[in-house]
Amino acid sequence: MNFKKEFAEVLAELLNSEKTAAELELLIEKPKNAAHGDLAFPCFTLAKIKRKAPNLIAQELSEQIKAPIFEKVEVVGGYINVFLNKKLVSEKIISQIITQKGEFGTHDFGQNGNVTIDMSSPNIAKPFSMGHLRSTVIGNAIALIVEKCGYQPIKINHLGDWGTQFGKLITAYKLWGDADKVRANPISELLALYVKFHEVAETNPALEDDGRAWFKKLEDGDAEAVELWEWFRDESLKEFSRIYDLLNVEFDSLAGESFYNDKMDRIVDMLEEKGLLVESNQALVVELTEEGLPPCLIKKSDGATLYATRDLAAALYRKETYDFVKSLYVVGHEQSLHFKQLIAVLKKMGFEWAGNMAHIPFGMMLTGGKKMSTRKGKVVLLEEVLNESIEMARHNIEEKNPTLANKDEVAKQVGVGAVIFHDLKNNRMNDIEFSLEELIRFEGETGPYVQYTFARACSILRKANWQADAAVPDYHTSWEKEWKVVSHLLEFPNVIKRACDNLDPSQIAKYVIDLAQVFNKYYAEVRILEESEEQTARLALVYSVTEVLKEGLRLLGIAAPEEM
RNA sequence: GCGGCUGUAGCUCAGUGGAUAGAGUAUUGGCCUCCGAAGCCAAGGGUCGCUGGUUCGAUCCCAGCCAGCCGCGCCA
Repeated sequence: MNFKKEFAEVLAELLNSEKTAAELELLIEKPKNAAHGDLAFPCFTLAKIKRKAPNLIAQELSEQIKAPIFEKVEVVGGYINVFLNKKLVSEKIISQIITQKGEFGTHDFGQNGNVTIDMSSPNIAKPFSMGHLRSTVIGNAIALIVEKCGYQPIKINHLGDWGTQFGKLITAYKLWGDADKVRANPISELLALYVKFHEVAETNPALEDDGRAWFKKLEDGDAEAVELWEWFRDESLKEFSRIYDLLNVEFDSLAGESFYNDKMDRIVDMLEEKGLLVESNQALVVELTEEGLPPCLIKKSDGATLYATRDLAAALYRKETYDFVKSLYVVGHEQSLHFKQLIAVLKKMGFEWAGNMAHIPFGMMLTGGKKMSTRKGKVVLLEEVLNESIEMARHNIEEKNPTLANKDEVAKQVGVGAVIFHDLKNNRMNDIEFSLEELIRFEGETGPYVQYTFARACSILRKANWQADAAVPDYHTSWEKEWKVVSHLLEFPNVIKRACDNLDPSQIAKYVIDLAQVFNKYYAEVRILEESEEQTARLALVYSVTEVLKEGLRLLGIAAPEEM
């Protein structure tokens, strides 16, 4: 149901061969001001070709436009504004939603291609901070959106479970650690050790060397190092899974950095064979001067591997294992250079598929205008924030709906929904200043506002005993009041496509807010449960809104409780 | 220094070359005898960072400046 296309085809016919329907379709726009109509065609570009004033062209064309789908055609200052036949279009779209339900807005252009999504990737032995929330929820939403468009998402939690930081941690543990304390309170105890390491290293740089040495031992399979590492990893995973449960995020793979420990030699050998490896200050690098990039470090002077080495191995492994059509990395924008280098090195190796890899960057979570730093212990724990938000939701429920049956479950859905929505609603690239007050706001452009709108609509359907399989109702009057809601419903499939093309969940978040807003205005204006000849049709509209809101929220990874 | 991102209402942000630049929030004032007030209505609030360029038309594209943040070899 693409009215833009239909309009373009009508115009193309009238214009003979001056412009194709496809060209015209790109020119057609949706007026910002609804009073101007549902679709508009600016005639300015035709003025040159036809050597005529735009408003004259508009006038001439408009008189010839005739199609049952258009209710009215107007000319205003060089624009042809068309108004869709509200009754006809409403009937079509609502019956489509009633039939398709959650499938409404689904696309198949992904053709089942695998899309790997590198996301979340918290560091083992460190607390799950607010900083890691972004990658987790953006990645999860992107997975849901590409799936909706016919791709096969593969969510990979590229756990930060390898690297020099573990050497540092082992050093700190050996110096100051207490096994009982760590057992009792693993993450906070390990974090304290990590912070202390960096404090002491400030004045005693030799400690850094000890850290690097312990990591080298770990990579070489030293029994003591490996035992400690495994212990730290297990404890961390236990904590993380609690948070993923809260967020309702699951992974298809937990292959973290350590997983590639035995797969890096191969990539280093390949680089060697292709003559790309160069020695530089005792380290091994790939020069990227032709690409205008600084060299990519492959091996440290002590022979140990680096982030880039592991990511190269991971990229190759993912291509061989999943044969992806796209490989996405949902990682903060401060790592842009790393991914440029990664892709450049793979291309240099002759892997054309590196062109299908993309870094999906996002802005930072800041405190006091600065990046949060784990090293200095300045972190805000995600779990605490989530619990705070759930607590607030719970408080609101007690106040507004004390008889609600499953308060705990709903409080969790609303509290977590607020946090996720807050993270997804704006352009990814914006930095976010951490503010607990902002995060647990439930009014205005927030997740709970959308959830509330959904719950209210559900309440109407319950009271009316509406059945989704009821016969398609008659539409009597002209549906002027309903039209804004209907025209928003119409947009849903386009919004999903755009969100997928741009890998941008905020498109859906904004859409769902807009739909909730127009519905709430309608709700305030029209008493749906009042007896009227339109009642069945109006209920069908309410039902359509609930289906689209629910599906929109689902695509963001947010639950839609029917009561709250 | 080089590269990237950001700059729109007091604050947080939409705005994918088109008509009078929009929301939320905050402030002020309205709306629950009637479908859920986590809601709705109304008011005030703007040199779209600056300067050029491309275009019939620029907040949007291009260039140059300015400001903030991020990154640029042995962390990830």
